[in-house]
Amino acid sequence: MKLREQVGLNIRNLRNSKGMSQEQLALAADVDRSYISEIELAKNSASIDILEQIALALDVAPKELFNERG
Amino acid sequence: MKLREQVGLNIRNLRNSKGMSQEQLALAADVDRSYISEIELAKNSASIDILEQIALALDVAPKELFNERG
DNA sequence: GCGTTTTGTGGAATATATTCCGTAGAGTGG
DNA sequence: CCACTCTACGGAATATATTCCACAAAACGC
Repeated sequence: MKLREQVGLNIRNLRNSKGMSQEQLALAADVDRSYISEIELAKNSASIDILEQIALALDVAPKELFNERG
Repeated sequence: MKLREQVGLNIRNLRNSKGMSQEQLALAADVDRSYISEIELAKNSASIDILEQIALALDVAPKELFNERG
């Protein structure tokens, strides 16, 4: 499994576990709503800066986005 | 400290601890040598795919690149 | 000091990320 | 059924990453 797929799953799981919609996460992380969808589906290779913003919005340490077999 | 700065430091430390030059890492990770330099110096915001390749070349789990206060 | 290796940095070209806006489909509750 | 929320997806525009090549500066051993 590619890393970006794992990261996408982790973001989706964390977001759902916090009861947030993609739009709420997008707002909190200051990234585009449709782009959150693409990241979760691993349709692109997001950058460190974007991942940092998402981790902050999800209130988790950035490294948690990279947990394997999540 | 910005996440990309922490990642840059971690990559540099891991690379040095394995006695690799930037060029050796660049070859092993299949990314441009000068780009390795820029990543270590946090001059850009590298993508997941690139970081995955670098982690693989350094023989560490990707999440180790995101350890804080490294 | 000299040669070698390593690293930082530059510009230019290309690829890709990221935004923005709009639309369609699925699911939910009234 | 209707209104609403959520998500996937489209194209176009812009920003940025990534490559490639070349050069200069620093570090290192001899």
